[in-house]
Amino acid sequence: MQKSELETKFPELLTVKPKQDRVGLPLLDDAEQGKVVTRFPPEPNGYPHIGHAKAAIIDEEYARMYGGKLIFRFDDTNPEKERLEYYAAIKVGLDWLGVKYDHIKNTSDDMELIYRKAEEFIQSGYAYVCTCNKETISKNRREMLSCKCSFGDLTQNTKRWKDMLEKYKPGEAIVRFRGNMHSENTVMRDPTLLRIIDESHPIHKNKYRVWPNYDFAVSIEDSVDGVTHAFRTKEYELRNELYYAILDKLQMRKPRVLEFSRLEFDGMPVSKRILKPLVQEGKVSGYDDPRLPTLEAMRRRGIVPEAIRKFVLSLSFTKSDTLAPFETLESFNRKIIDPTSMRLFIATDPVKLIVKNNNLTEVEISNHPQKDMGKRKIRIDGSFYISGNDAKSLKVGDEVRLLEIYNIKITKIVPNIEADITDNNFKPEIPKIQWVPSQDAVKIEVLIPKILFVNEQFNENSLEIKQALTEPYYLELNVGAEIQFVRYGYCRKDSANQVIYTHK
RNA sequence: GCUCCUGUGGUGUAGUCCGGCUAAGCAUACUGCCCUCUCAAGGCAGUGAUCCCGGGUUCAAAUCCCGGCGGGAGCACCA
Repeated sequence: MQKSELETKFPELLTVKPKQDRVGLPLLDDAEQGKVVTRFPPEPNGYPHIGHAKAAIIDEEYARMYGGKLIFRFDDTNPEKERLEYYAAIKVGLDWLGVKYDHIKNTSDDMELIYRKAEEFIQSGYAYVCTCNKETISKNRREMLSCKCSFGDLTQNTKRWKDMLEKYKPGEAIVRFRGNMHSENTVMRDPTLLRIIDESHPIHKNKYRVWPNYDFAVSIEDSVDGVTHAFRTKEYELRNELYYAILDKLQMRKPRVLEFSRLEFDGMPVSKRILKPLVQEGKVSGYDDPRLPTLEAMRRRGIVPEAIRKFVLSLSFTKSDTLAPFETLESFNRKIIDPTSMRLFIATDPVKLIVKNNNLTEVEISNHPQKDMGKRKIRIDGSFYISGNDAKSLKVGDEVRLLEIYNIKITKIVPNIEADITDNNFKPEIPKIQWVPSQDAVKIEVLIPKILFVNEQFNENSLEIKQALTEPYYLELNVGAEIQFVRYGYCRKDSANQVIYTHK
């Protein structure tokens, strides 16, 4: 009412610029069409998972949105953790996701550059070589104390740097950023820039033994790679100050750094610390076990890349902590695979059903209710299997329809379920159940992935295996085919006698 | 403990920077109807949010200010 009063008296006060509904990710600051460069910088230290997918998709979407470029860069500066197979696995995962990058590189290929920058840092006095032991350093950082090394002069630092490259053993010396030991931000209390690692690098073997740490490598790489907008997860937020400080001292161009929340599903941890033991102890079958949030596992399970992309974008670009809803992913996936999933009948926990007066020998059924995916013929002899679940609810006298064939009336439940055909007319009101012909039934197992962890505890029942029978047509399908078992759910054919339950 | 981030229906988000158009849009979940020889997909409708709480500023606040509270993260020679 106050508003209406305003409208009549001072309409000019109410003219606001139009708010438009935004489509896709939020706009970026300082983003020029055609000039945006983003980067996806995984460390090749494990198999790619949903978290990688989120990062890569966001990186790519922004590059696309602004007609810019995406750089795919392996941040491989810790030979202790990296392995060749992980480089490959991550690349495979990215390709599967359909993320297209404009350039691929390894941070480790820029070691000469990184060394030059390190020397520049030392020469200009912005960094020093510290030979204190780990405990002292950590104690000093906590107590805001500088150590003796930080007062060392240029000659000392130059000499020590040389010794790091040649003599010192791992742990004996590190290059530290001259930050501020009194900073509220603990990251700034003279953080490590480079350290010695003697381990052989998967690509460069023993060529280098002084390796940059994350902050040093990333800031330099992002800058020289021409990255304009660098996205990383929230836990790096406190490192922004360091990132900018490094580039500042080096007088290098500064990208914009933005953070987003990590993506993890409830009860589906992504961390190597948790996953590795599961694989080693055989609690899961491998990194492609369908219960896992790895890309390989999702692929096996029947989740398609387009669904992951839609899902990730539906989460938007935010810093708020989210417990991602797996059911939303499933819903996107279902809509995508439904039009191409062939329909088949399945009987889980099968129970026999005899139709006494069967008069058919064969029936032809469409492979899909809407799309033309052809038809299949099924031989019939009056002996069927139906799913245990359906069997349980049957009583003598019940009338049900065996889908696509005829209506039957139950005449006997024990010892076997028996029935008579009543008629052939489709009756909307009676229950309709699927069946499998017993003479040609194909035995399969259905792997049903459930939540892996319940309250931080490994769920011993996280994988249910159901025995089932299906139609012979199953045998003609390729491994990898997505099937919708009518009235049961979507499954992906994983092998000749095994399917994985995708979702309902 | 210190520092930083975050808080919109069951869930995920839009809107928050630049206060009014919308007492809150979309998706998902749920319910019902239509379609359908599936409990799928598709169509339609509905349920569901005092926008964490308490103050303040203002004609007007989810949006601005102050103070609480809840949740998360960082405090490595890992990224």
